[in-house]
Amino acid sequence: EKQPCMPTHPQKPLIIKTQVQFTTKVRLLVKLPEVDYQLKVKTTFDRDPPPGKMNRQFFILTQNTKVMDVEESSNGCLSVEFRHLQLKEKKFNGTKGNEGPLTVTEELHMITFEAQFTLQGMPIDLMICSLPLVVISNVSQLPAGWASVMWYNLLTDEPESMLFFSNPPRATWSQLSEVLSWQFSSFAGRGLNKEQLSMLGEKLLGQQPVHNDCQVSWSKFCKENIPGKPFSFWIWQDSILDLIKKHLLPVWIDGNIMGFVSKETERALLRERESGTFLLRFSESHLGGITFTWVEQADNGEAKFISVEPYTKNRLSALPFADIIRDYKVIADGIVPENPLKFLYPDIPKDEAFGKHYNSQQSKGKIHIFPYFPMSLIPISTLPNVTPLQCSSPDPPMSPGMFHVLSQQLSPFEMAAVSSQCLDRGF
Amino acid sequence: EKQPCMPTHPQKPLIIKTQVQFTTKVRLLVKLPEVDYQLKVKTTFDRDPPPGKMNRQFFILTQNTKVMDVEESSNGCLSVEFRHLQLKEKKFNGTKGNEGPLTVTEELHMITFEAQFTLQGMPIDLMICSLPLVVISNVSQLPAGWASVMWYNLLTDEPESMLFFSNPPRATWSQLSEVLSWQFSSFAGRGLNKEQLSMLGEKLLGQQPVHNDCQVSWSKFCKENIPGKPFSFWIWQDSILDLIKKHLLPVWIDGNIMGFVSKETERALLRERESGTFLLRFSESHLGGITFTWVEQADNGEAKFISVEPYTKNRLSALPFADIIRDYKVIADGIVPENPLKFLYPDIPKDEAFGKHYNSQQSKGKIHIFPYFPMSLIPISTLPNVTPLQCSSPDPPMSPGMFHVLSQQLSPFEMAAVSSQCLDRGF
DNA sequence: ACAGTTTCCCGTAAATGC
DNA sequence: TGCATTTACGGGAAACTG
Repeated sequence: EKQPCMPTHPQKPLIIKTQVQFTTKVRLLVKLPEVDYQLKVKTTFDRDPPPGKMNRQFFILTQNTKVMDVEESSNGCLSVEFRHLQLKEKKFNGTKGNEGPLTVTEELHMITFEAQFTLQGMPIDLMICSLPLVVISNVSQLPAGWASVMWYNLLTDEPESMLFFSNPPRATWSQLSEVLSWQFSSFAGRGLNKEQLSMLGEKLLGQQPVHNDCQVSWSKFCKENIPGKPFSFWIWQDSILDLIKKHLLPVWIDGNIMGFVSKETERALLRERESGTFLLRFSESHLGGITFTWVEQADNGEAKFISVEPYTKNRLSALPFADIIRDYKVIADGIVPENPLKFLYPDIPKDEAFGKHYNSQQSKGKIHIFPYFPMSLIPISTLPNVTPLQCSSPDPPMSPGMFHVLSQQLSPFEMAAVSSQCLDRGF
Repeated sequence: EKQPCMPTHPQKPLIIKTQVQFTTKVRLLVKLPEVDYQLKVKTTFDRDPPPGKMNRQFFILTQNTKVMDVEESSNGCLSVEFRHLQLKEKKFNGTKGNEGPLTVTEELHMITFEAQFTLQGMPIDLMICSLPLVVISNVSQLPAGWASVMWYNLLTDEPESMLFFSNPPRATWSQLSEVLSWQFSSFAGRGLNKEQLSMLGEKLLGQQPVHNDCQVSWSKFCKENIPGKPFSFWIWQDSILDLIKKHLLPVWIDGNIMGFVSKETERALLRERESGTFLLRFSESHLGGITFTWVEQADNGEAKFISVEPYTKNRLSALPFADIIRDYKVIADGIVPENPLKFLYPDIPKDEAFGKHYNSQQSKGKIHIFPYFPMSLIPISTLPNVTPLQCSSPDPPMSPGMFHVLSQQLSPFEMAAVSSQCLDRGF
């Protein structure tokens, strides 16, 4: 019914947006014997900016010192949580010698925690820093920022410089495909299967055969546009993940969206299938679009493949995708409208695949809210006549594997879960 | 195509939202002979709070003094414009003795401008204040705030107390109907005609005959809910104005929306009309809804009146209203879908009335964005069988009059146009 | 508990900086 | 001038607060 602004920006740790509050937490892992006095922790942002390149620098606007307290949930160790922190940029009147083509989302920042105490008369300084953070000023920068966080954590074992992206290492396709699948599994409840990943690999690496040890550069992954398109590979796939999260979640989780499949493969798959067999594919030409393609076997043995103009989030918020599939009709002028979608590839009856996600609407329930006629929207294609394309060879689908979360093992000390919501850190 | 967040909150002067910048301007109407030195103006918010009741108080966060300058556009008089002003609430640790049931949108505030200069050795103080202002913290308070501004300016001749709404005067229906029409004329390009106003009058005053000198209380106008409804009269009509501004503007301006018409009158009008005659009516039960009702003359001489479930902004942003009228179909099960809308009351062929607002879409233009089928949405009602209602007696429509802007004459000195955008004031 | 009010913050648009 | 980045702020929802 209504779907204006769904919950966005879920757990994307290590990205902080200016003007938006964030939270951070430090835990003292070592138990200090005789600390009955107040242990004060100070939080500093960009305490030790990297030498050379002069990036943006931020500071914490709000109160940045607090006393540690015994943590209840855990086994009584000390911890402190800073809430409602906010960042503001330090303004330099001097030259902002921004050499190097680092974008703001490639800039790495850091939070430093400091504390002092006296042990047996000896003053001891504690200090620890967070994993590198990315600071953005608008959610439009979130995808790029998240790519940086992932690339860093994927490819760093030892603490790297804040200048990581001055010369970022390459990733192997093996590493990358795991991350890509993990993304979908983690944010949309279902990862990517071999076929989907292989399509993505070809898209990223070009026509060359895709091996696990193919190298992918940071630039190719996230900075360069896909040839002939006005967006990069990462932005493209992220727009799709977003579309899934907002409009396709249950259908995606059911595994009924093949999605990442080239037009060639699509045709090869549908070629020999019964008329009305269709599959769902993400648009490669526009951000965040999904279309369906069905096959019609003509009497002369030739197969026609027909795709509908991709649905974007605007369209899908007017009408849920499952309902579109249920109600879709083609009106070839004068002829009685008909729904050409019959079987989800390979041969699952449409209602069996999507039935449970149909919205009640029309033919069910509240038919008679007297005195009004109910109203619903029907997706149709009106057309005078159409031309088809052709085919190649088939290929079966496969179930996706489960992938484990990556980011956890990459930090020294205890894991730093940082986000606009929470940054958690242990000494 | 896309219609996510249209330009909202247009010129509603005298309402200031916290956290949002506003602008104010003062002009020195008197020409000072020998003022070649800097004439500094200071702006203060809530400088002299009313005694007694302890309301919220605000202050100007940003710089509040500025030097007057010769105005270019005007004939060289001095003026100064404060931009990027922002309000913050003064917090009192003491008791906020909020006696009296004044809501925040009934609280009146004021900006004071002060300047000093020396004329022939004599120090002279200038001071002037703005018209009363309403301070809100969220756009959701804008309609209520705007009602206050209008009520005040409608009913005040001499500078009234800031406590105006402690005991607000009544308005006559004559005054009120003029304001209501002015609203529509000013924000939606077309005012209200006699019939529309008379329906509104009945709604506001109950069944009693509506005369120009009927009295309407502030409470009835804006605070009490309409009997049986969870919203007040003002909120209801404002939701409709908003719907028009965002989704019905051209159709409204053309005068093809009767809109404010009771169900009884509606039926009386349609009773004797040809089958397929319809009119457009705003929902009285839900905020911001519009429906169409058409008549079907049965063979036995009985008229059926059928209304569609009201369209709200969510629906209308999926499909423009004119297209809904063009494409609307009823599918009474099994029967070939048909558009029951033929003539706009009294007898204007549908396409003649709405044709120029049809969206190109489907049957025109970009039919073949190969390789995709174009897609569009069709509004339909699916139903098994329906029951009609009945009728009373006819009543012709009438063209709306032009109404002049109210707010201009109400201030002493030069008009104070205040808004989140601009507050303009003369000494 | 609850209603009136404010704060939070995404997402689009506009403004700004370089 | 164009692109990168930030700011502005409407609108929905959550948080606050008496």
